[in-house]
Amino acid sequence: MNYTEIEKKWNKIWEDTKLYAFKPDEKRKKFYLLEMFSYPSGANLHLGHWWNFGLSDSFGRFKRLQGYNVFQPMGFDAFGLPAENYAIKTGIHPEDSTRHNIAVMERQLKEMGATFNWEYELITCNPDYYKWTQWLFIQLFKKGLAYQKEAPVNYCPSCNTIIANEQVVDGVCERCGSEVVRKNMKQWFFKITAYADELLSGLDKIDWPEKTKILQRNWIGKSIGAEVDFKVEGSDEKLTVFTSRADTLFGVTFLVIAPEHKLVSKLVKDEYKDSVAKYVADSSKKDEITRTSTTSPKTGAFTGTYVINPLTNERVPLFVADYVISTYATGIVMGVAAHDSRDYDFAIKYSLPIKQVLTNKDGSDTALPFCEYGKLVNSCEFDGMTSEEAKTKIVEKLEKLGAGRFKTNYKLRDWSVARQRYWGCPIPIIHCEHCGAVPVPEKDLPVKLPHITDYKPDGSGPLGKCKEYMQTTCPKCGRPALREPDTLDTFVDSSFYQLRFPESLHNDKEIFNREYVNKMLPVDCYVGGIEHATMHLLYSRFITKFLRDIGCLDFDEPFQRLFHQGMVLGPDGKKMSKRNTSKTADEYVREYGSDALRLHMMFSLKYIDGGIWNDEGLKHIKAFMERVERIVLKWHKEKGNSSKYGDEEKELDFVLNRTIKEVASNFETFSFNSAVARIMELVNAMYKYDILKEKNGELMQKVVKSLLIILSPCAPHFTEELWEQIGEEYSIFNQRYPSYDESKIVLDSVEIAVQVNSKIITRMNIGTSLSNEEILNIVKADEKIKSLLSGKTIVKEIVVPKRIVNIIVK
RNA sequence: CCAGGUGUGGCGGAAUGGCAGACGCACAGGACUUAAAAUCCUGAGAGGGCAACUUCGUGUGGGUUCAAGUCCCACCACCUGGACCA
Repeated sequence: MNYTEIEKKWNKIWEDTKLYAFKPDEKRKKFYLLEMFSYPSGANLHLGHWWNFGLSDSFGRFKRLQGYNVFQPMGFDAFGLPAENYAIKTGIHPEDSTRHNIAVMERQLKEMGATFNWEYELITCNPDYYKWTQWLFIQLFKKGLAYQKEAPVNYCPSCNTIIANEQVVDGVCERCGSEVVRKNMKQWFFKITAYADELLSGLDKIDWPEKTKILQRNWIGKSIGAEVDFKVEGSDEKLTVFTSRADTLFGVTFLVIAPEHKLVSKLVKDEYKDSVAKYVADSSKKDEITRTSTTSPKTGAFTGTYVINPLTNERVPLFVADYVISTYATGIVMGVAAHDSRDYDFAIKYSLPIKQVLTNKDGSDTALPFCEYGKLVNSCEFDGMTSEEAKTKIVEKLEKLGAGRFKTNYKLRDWSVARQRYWGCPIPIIHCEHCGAVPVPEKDLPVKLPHITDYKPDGSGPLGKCKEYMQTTCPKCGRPALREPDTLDTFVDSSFYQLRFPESLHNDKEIFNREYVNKMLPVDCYVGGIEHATMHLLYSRFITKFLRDIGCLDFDEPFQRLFHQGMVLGPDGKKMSKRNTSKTADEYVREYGSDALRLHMMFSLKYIDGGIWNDEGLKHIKAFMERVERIVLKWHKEKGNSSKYGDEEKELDFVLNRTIKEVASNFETFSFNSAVARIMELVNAMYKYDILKEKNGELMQKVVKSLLIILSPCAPHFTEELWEQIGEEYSIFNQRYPSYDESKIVLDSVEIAVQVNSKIITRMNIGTSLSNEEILNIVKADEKIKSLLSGKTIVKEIVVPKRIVNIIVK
């Protein structure tokens, strides 16, 4: 069989007959399978793409065989910095390079022969798509969830743009590697924090890897605690701290305020002004150069101010220190040197008192600093309480005094969505001197991205220089006004694409039809890398919940089930790149065929873990395919009508039924390597059976057909061709995954291990229908066992049917 | 530093707490062949023994259990995130 030729042949036939076209009105149960949006990078399809798309296509084919109406759309996340950076370098307009790259990737993906529903293709830089991105922005704006605020942002001086926290890696820009600096700018934000609690609790009802859920939980960072107000001595001002350890309130010996905190200048006493100012300046510089690390020594400066502990009325000093950050909670912290290691370090450095208010739960002494929960001491009426009790009781007392309250904080910050770049979705806002920020009326959407040629970034957004774009009139008052020059983070584009997909071509009236989106969503199986755990996957969940709240849809979570593929690595254990890859995917396809490439990937590595790419097995997987071809064609040639059913047939039937069962369950958990292994076993059993001996009848026909069907998701062209060659009707992908007969998998007898005192003594064939008691009787009758039992007392007898018998004697 | 993950033959990798190493590769042997390749079949964790057999074996050390690769605790190595979140 010439693999290259049959692949061409079937790709064409499949396309001509629209075999995989999605028919929405069918009665079959839908299965929405989605591979994470890809960015049109322009490079040739590499092995990583095959790994991602090829194997999830196999999964889709499997679900299709199971009778599902599989919806597996494809599209491109086409806006974004790389195209723009490329344009700045080469002068090729982002629009042109993006269109070109999409065309290249489309062609190659189609050559894979995958079952993607291209007829629903989405491209985020098309106005008929970003119209809805803008519409979404306006809905968020109307609900107060899209807002502007002056905020310290991560600014990349090389890309000349603000970047999200998530895109800062080790203090440098994820894309270009330049040092990121902190800068205050007026920014657009989405209020994702409004959904913090629900984003947290929603995790319990989705079938995602625990690992990913933990990442999201930590990122959201819910902390239940309290706020406590400290009066400033000699002033009406009070300082509010957030603490999760109200039980240590009696141990407070100082207060710390973040250097960037608004109140700092107001709080510093004259004689300390210079030293504090110097400290603040130093630490802001430090922020720009290196990120603070947990191991760096604590530094700070005294403000000269004292504050009053509301419970003890003690007077404690107020320090400025950069181990406290201004953006979390209140930006002010109470220093409990005895029970917090950071406060302890700080107290030691500045010779501050250390006051112990907790002991071990048994009342014994503790080491300093003791940061766990314990029992209260030196805390007046709270002495003797456990930390857990005191955390409630102390805050209740503070509430009575009007000096504190229960409070929950989150690490999650609002999502910064504005980018000072050209190649993105324009923000549909008009700034009017009289009316402020006014959303573009929905009937005027989309606000089209103008085709400009000067898109070099200068920090203010290239669109700002385009007068025709910027100058407009206020929709409210009609006076001249300016458009918002920033564009949206591309994660906004991809936060709802999975919702838009089912109607991408058919609905220009609304973002999607409520009834239809409820029917097609959530995505049943979402496949993609774990690197998006705290970005795309969190943003999509937020946007889905928001759309639910404004009545656009009725479910809570966009992705019911999630799988992460591992990464295919180069021989050096690093990410695949041109440097460490000896051959391209195309070359392998030419040499071995796409089915062999796909099958090899499935078999040689675990999909969930990935690993180092090794092409050695390719020729062996090809040999396996030829082995399949030989036995199938041999059977076809010698086809007979024997209905013999003896022991040999029974054994073959056993393997067949077991294979059908196991392969299905392996597919379900993305254990493709095991699925292929089981299929190999079936082929081995077919060879062992030796079809030439006048035994070539009904059973073999069933075996051959089943084999081809269960192999078809892994080697689609190859099996379709063999299906045709044995005279079956087109197409194998319209067949049903074979059903299995559980009774065929149950053997009459099975070898079990017999242990005495947990040590294997012998193995025996035992009937599977026998009761535990009968099994024990047979086992005890065995000579070896009998001799070991004689003269001993049986303490315990364990029988695990079909596996093991263990007799414990004394 | 913190959190999470991973650790099984020469290699990729299998094992709902129940006979560790399925399946495949590499390896050895046999059949076929003048021969080789391909193909088909057989063997194989390591050590010891002519052999029946036996000892040791899932990163290390403990623990729970009749029984642990699997569960618990501590440690080591590697990978991935997060960085003082009060």
